[in-house]
Amino acid sequence: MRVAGLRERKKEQTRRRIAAAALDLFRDRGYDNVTVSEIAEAAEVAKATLFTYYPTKESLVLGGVGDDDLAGIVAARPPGQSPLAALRAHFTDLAANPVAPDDSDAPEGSDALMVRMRVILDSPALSASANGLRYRQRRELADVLAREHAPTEAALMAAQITASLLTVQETFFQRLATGTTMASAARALSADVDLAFDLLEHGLARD
Amino acid sequence: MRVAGLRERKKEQTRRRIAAAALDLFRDRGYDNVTVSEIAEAAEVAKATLFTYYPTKESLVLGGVGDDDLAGIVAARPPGQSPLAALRAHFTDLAANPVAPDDSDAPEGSDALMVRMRVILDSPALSASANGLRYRQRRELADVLAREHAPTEAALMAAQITASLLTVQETFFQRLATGTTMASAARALSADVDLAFDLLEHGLARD
DNA sequence: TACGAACGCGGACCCGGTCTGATTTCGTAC
DNA sequence: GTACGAAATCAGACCGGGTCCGCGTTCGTA
Repeated sequence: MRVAGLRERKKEQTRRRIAAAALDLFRDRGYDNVTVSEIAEAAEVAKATLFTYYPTKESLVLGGVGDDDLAGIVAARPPGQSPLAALRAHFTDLAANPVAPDDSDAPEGSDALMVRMRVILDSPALSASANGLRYRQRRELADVLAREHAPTEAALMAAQITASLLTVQETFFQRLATGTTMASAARALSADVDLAFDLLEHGLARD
Repeated sequence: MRVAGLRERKKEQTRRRIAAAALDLFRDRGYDNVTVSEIAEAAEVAKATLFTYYPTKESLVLGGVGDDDLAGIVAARPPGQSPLAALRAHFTDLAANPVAPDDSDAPEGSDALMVRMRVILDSPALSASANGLRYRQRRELADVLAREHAPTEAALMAAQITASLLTVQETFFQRLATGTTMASAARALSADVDLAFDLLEHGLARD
């Protein structure tokens, strides 16, 4: 039968209670001025329990950032299409639709997203490690690209691509965090994606 | 008349003792399996003293990585030269000469450098945070590029450039770590610098 | 209804990093 | 050469993130 399972419902509930408590505290006092123990206390769970739901403090706010499977997209592209074209198509699509990656995780209204962005951008440490999250992604992409390019070239391509996408995402975050409406931020996002891929394809010199 | 100063000689000595102890332990047991207290003990200093010489455990092995002042190079370039050309010139020069940034820090023979590379590449956490070190650099470069480009474009350019340089450096490290001789690694480095800037200038599509 | 598995618990523990206040060691002025 | 101030070092307490462990509790199921 397995409609939902009380057990799993409770887990989901706890997970959200933790995320909500964390976000509240972060918003009010800043990421660095909140301890994990406080979050656990506010969410009414033990610290150890918190860490069974979220592997690190960072993941409480960064959860799901940088989860696109670039390597997969490139590997699965239709024959004849260039890697760059495949990625462009993917992200153009993504930019056209509302923010997908968050549905699995957002307990509150869409302005919870905005709070998260603000928290991230407010803490340099957090921004930097959002950056670091892309590291694995980059390596995977480089591996796939190495199937059709020299290794060093593949590594360079992967680096440029992931760096560009990260920047586009950051720019989008910044717009959201500074209060731009979602609709207009989304429009700007499409333009940014185009710009990013144009630069990637044709180089910085041309203009 | 202040030839060297006993005090400063001792400091330098201590600093090297710490670095050497750390490197030894890292080489033998891996970065993650060595405790800061152990390093301090091996170097015969108090933990607190260690931290007056090196701000973090990471800095013991990453010290001086990513210290090039990209923004400064671009800002100080001769009039009429493009930012990319200025950077290319700088790094072409750098690649032509022996490894400069290490002279201030290398206690042992040049194979200490090799050990460091191996330690870094052996620990994913370290590699990732070497990555993160570039973060500030990127922002600074973006700021100076924004003086002649639209902000988003400047951010994208800076991202691509720093990512490429990081990759070149990583590739160089990898060659050193895998035993390539310094001379031949240096030659490959020059080629990589050229390749990186060619891709940056003309794009990934062209080939 | 009873039992095993999953879940959650508090609390001890580890590690990186900071702080404190006392103690030593050097440079220098007399 | 002695005495004094500054710099370096020290041991150890402390903090926060994160792991581990042994014990209870709660749910699913037979």
